[in-house]
Amino acid sequence: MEAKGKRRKDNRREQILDAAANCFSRAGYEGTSVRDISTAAGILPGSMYYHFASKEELLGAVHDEGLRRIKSKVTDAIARESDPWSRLEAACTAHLEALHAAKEYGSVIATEFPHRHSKKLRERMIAERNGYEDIFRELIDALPLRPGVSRKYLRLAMIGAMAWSLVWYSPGKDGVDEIAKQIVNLFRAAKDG
Amino acid sequence: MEAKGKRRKDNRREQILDAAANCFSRAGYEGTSVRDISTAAGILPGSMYYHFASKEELLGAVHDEGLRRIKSKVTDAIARESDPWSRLEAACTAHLEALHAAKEYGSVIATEFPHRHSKKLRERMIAERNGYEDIFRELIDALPLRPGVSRKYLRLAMIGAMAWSLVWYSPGKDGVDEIAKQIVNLFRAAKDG
DNA sequence: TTCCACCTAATGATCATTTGTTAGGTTAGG
DNA sequence: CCTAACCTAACAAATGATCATTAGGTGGAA
Repeated sequence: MEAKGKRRKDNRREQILDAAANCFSRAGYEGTSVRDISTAAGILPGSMYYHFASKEELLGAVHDEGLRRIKSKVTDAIARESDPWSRLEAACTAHLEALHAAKEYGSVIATEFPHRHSKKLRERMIAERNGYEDIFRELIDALPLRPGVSRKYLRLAMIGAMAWSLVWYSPGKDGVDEIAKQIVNLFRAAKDG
Repeated sequence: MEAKGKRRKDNRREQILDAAANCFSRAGYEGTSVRDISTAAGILPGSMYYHFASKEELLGAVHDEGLRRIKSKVTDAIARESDPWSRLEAACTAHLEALHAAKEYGSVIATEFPHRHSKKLRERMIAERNGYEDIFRELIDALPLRPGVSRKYLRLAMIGAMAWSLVWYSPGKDGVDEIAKQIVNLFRAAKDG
C-alpha cells in the first residue's frame, strides 16, 4: 500500500503514531498540540514533520492505522463462527474490544467527527470508514430478519450504540464481551421466525 | 434558578450563547476560539467575560441550555401519547429533532465528551445528562419487554444510535421522523408477546 | 574489507499567529 | 446618577510550522 522505500531500523515513526493516537484519544485533535505528541513520543517538536507533512496528515495516518487494526481483529473473530448471529456477535465483541482496549487508536475513530476536518481529510476518513463498515454490511445482509426491519438502520444503530459506549463505559462493571452480547441481544429479537 | 438581579433589555448574553453553541457544534470546543464566538455574536473578544467567567463556563452554559431545550421538546412530545411504544417513538423523534434541527445546541451535547473536560465541568455535564436520561429511563421502564432484554442497554443503545446519527445523517434523505421510526422499530421487536 | 558518497532521521532555535484572559475606559439604559 | 454592558488595547503563553544543520546508518565501488 505504501511504498516504504528504505527505512532505517531506528525509525520512530511508529512511536510517533502511537503517541499521537494516545493524545488524540484523550484530548481530541484540536486539544492536542504537536508538542504534546512529540513529548509523548520522546522526540523534539520539529522531528514530527520529517515523517508527516502536517498535524492533520498525522491524524489521517492514525485513522488509517486504527481502522486497519480494528478490521484485522474483526475479520479474525468472524472467521471462527458460522451462524449469522454468532458471527455478528463475534464482530461486535471484537469491535468493542478494539474500541476500548486498544483505546489509543480505536477511540480516535469514534470521537473524531469527519465533518470537523478539512474536505480532503474528511473524504479520506469517510472512505476508510465505509470500507470498514462493509464488514457489517455483509454480516447483516446474511441475517434472517423479519420484513420491515431496515438493515441499513440496523447497521447504523449498532455501530452508533457501540461508539457511544465510549461515553458511558466504566471499567470494573460489565466487560466488553458482555456489552456486545447485550447489544446484539437487543436486535436479535428482530429475527425472522 | 438564576438570581437575575437587574438586567438591561439590550443584554446580549443570549446571543453569545447562541453564537457559542453554533461554533462549538461546528468546530468543537477546542476548535473554537473566543474570537470566533465573539465575532459570530457581534461583540468584541473581551466582552464575553462580562457574562461568563471563562470559555469553559460558557460551554457549561451551552450544555445547560441545550439539555433544557431538548428536555422541553421531549416532555411535550410524550405528553401527547399514551401507548408506551408510541411515547418512546415520540420521545425519539423529538430527541432527534432537537439534536439536528436545533443543531447549534443539540449536537454540542452529543459531541462534547465529558471526560475531555475539567473535573468540575465534567461532573456538571454528567449530572445534567443523567437528569435528562431519566426521561428515557421511565419510558423504557413502562415497556412490556421479553425477559432477558436489558432495559439499561436498551436505553444506552437507543441514545447512542441517535447520537451517532449526527455522524452519518445527510439532509435530503430520510427525515428525522423517519429515522426515529426506524430506530424504534428495530427495538420494538424486543417487545413481550 | 575499506572507504566514501548518499540518505535517513532528528535536532533545536525560531517564525508569525493565535490563544484565553484582563484591566481600565466609555456609553447609554433605568 | 448609577451601574450594566460593552469597548479598547494589550498581555503572556501557546500554537503549527519551517529552517539550516548534523549525527550516524546504508549500500555500492574499489
